[in-house]
Amino acid sequence: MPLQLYNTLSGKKEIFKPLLEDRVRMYVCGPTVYNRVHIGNARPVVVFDTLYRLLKNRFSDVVYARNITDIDDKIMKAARDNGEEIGVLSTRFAQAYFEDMAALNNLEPDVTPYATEHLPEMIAMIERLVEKGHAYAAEGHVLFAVESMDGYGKLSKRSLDDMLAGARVEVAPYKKYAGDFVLWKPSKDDEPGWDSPWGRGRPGWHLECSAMIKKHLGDTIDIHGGGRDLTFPHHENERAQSCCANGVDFVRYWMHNGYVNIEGEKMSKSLGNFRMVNDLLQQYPGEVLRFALLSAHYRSELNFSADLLEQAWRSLDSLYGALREAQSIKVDESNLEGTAFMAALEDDLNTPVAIGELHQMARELNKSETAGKARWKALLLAAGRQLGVLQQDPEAWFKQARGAETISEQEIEQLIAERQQSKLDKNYARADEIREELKAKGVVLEDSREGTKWRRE
RNA sequence: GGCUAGGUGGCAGAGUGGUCAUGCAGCGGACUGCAACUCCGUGUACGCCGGUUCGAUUCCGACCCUAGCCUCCA
Repeated sequence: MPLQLYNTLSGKKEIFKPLLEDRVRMYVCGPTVYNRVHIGNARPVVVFDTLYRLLKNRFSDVVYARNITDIDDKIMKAARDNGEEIGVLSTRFAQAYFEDMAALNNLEPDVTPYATEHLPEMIAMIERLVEKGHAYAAEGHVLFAVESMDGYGKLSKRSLDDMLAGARVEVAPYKKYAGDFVLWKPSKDDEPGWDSPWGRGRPGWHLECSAMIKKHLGDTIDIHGGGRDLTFPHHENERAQSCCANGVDFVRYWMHNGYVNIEGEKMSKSLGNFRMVNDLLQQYPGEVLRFALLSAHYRSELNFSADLLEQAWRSLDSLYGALREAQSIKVDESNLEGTAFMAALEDDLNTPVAIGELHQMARELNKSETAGKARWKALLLAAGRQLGVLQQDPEAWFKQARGAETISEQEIEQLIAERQQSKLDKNYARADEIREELKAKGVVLEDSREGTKWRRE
């Protein structure tokens, strides 16, 4: 099956074919590191991590880059509010970001470029744009002249007229045209800045991605991803800068994920309705958060709720349950080629259908005899790896604490031993009492031929 | 105001011109000392109104509603 991806630029699914055979270059917009990230920030990371896993499976040379924006007015403000050095603050939150993303089972990208380490490249790109007549300097700023580019607005599917008709923002006096955007802006003495041909200043937001993509991945890349809200202005402007500076096609497949909503509304820092990944991790395993994020198609909105997380947790329990029953079965590497599971992922990363297939595999695993079990277990594990889930030891999965732990593993084992003896003595009243006692403490017992298993719930 | 996406059963969430999504929850059954796990079976659905069609949740048109973007944003 060929891999198909929905391209925001064309507005339809297309068969994915890299620019060069067997070689894929992918870039995803990373965070601005001025506070902890929320679950909405985590969605593109999980989505494109899943795509990265799929690409690595099919192509031998894949390079995935995800940046860290470590210079920005919001960072400057946060540092000022804290009375802290900008570099100290951004390093701290970058580190926190790496930890949160690792907790969600995301692989590390191949390249993690930092904006502040690419000032020469950004300045060079601005110079190139000025030379070619796509940018102009005015009052210490350098602006991109959007009218100089044919097809500006094509990615976000809007015309300059439409945008300006509905504009809600005052136009800065130094702009020649209301839609022009900043490539470089001057810094005051107490603000961070770099020397440039236009005086001491700092780069506009969109520039870093253009410059870092060019340096690390080349003039034309295969995939550029991010949240839907980045389509305009960020990606439209990146595209304008790169196409005009480099004179070649910039991105072959643009991909954008939908929002994470809270009670039907977009989760955002300005609405104050966000859920921090780190806070959620105190209550739920990272794998549950990841599974919940993958339970909707990446282009749809995802309504985030306690109920969604509970359902994700139960689903994982059921899948891990099948693996636990098959724990003694030895398996080899399995090839997922040609399975319905792969077909789902190859169809524009249809993870909800892929998860459905996971359940089918688990059912087959539960039902089959020993010979068949090895095959289904191998498939289920391979499919789980593809999605970044189901790689833990099943026993450990069921014994992990869920919320506040009220009884230790040792105490549980002791009571199970006592109950075993009661059963042998035909003292079923005491056996049931122990079952109830443990249940009250969130521990469920499961008797089987191999003895009594337990899990927390 | 301009532009863009959507509206599927109790909940989550795919998909399709005509028998099945799937999961959670519910109900019935098998298994069990009792349970749990597992397995089998099962109900409720496609915003509204027209049109095309032998047949529309699916295609077309109008309407209603929701969300998002319009230079902070994943």
